[in-house]
Amino acid sequence: MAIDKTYFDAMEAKIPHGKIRTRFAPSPTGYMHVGNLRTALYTWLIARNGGGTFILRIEDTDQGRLVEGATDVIYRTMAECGLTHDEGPDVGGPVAPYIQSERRDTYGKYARLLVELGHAYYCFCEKTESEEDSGEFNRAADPCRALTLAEAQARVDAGEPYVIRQRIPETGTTTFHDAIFGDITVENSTLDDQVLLKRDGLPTYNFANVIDDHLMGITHVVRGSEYLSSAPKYNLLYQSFGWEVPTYVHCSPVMRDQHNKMSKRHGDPSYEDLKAQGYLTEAILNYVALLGWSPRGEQAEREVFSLAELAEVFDITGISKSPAIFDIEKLTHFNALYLRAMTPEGFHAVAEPYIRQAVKNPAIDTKAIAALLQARCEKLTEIPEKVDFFETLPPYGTELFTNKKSKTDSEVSRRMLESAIPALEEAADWTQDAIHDCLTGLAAKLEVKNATLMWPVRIAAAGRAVTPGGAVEICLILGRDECLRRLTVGLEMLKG
RNA sequence: GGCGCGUUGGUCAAGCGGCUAAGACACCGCCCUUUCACGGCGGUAACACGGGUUCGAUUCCCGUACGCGUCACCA
Repeated sequence: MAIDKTYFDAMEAKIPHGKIRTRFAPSPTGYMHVGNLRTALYTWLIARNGGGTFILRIEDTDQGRLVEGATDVIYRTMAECGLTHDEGPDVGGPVAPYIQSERRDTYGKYARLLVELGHAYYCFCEKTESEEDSGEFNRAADPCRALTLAEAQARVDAGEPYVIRQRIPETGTTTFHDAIFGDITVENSTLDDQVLLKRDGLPTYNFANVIDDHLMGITHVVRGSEYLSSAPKYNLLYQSFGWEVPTYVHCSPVMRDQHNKMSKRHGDPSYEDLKAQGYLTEAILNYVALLGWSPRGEQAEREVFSLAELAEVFDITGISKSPAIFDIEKLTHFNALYLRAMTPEGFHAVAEPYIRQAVKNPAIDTKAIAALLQARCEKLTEIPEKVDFFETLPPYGTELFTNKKSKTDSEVSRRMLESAIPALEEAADWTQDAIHDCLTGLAAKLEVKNATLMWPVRIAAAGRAVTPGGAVEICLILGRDECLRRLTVGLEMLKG
């Protein structure tokens, strides 16, 4: 069987050259965990930083693990994060298709080309379980390795099932270069003749990756450091074909703790989970970027970066070699930073649905509540519990009226409320200033410090020791009638 | 177990032969203040260990320990 050289020439002719080309190549298993997101981010940043092209490729060679709707999660997450791709299954491109299951024929052709070249061979063995468990491989023990091409071809033609294995040199060493880890050398004798083409005719990840990365003109291969061990075999593959080896960028994993990677199994949050927990996309991206990468030199102390700013300053040399533990508290800090940096209108827009979860009363001004909340909340999901007292006065005990710093106790509070209620009834307006002047004026008249008056008013108005905003703001939002009603309730309790 | 990689405070990290070893989160204290926050100021806390190389090692080399990865017809 002669090699159809025109096919390979045609494939080569389509490969774009000259610019940086990177690819994010997820398996559609239905879960975009933080480590995945970070890999996508770094890959995107390398492309954008170099004015290059970013490609999305779907790796679905394992038919058994496909999850329905998983590709949609990927598309949605990438789009929400602003990690736009220039080529991919949905937008096409010069080296389509971008879904591996649609490239099946290509892998087969290249695998057989490699056989012709002598760097791979047909293998008809069925491994027993004990062989697999032993972890020991012995090239000499595989009779297929010694078969002549003609012998093997005859068995293939006879319909015997087979896989195609890579023929690793028995001796010597292989050295590859990684942009983060530097040069790594291994003995070829420690490498096994890995399967390239599976019995079902589909390629293994290891093979499909090399073929696609080459055929798609990928210049920077970004992936997790778990592939560091197989990188020598990839190198050998590139060499066997006579192809240029791309720049490898192996990233260390994102950990949940000292011993475990972030994973669905441990219930670690995916991007969507974090969104549902009240985190902003911008904050997530900013934090994730810093998990394993940091700016060097001049910018070393800087932590806050928009996606566009990251694209500007991102540099492979800033990527860390060691694993990073995901710290939800630091993410929360970033989220608070982003929340506070929003315009009041912007914050109100994202906060309103959460406020409305607890406050149904249409008479209550959510903008005023949002204004109080903006500096006091770290996650959107904590909003409802902070503001529910605006809806209904929660039950509370009179001990809340006692506060040392404000010099209040039940007796003092009773007197304060007795004075405050008529004063507020008579206030000229129900505005921030009017209420403020009314109460501070009253405090002066009673010859007590502001806090002594404000404390009981706030407690009676809210029924809570801790509230967003002070007495004046809360009274204002409640409205005069509801405010006076609550102060009266408080006064009755103190009298009781 | 073989092979590979890694190791600066609790966490993320800067450092790339000479520094009082940055900064951030968290934590603690003070100030501000109408509670809680925000903000401001300050504090506790680190170079895994042992050998070299060097006038001098966090930084370079070699071991040890610990950790991680990999050794699938999974990716």
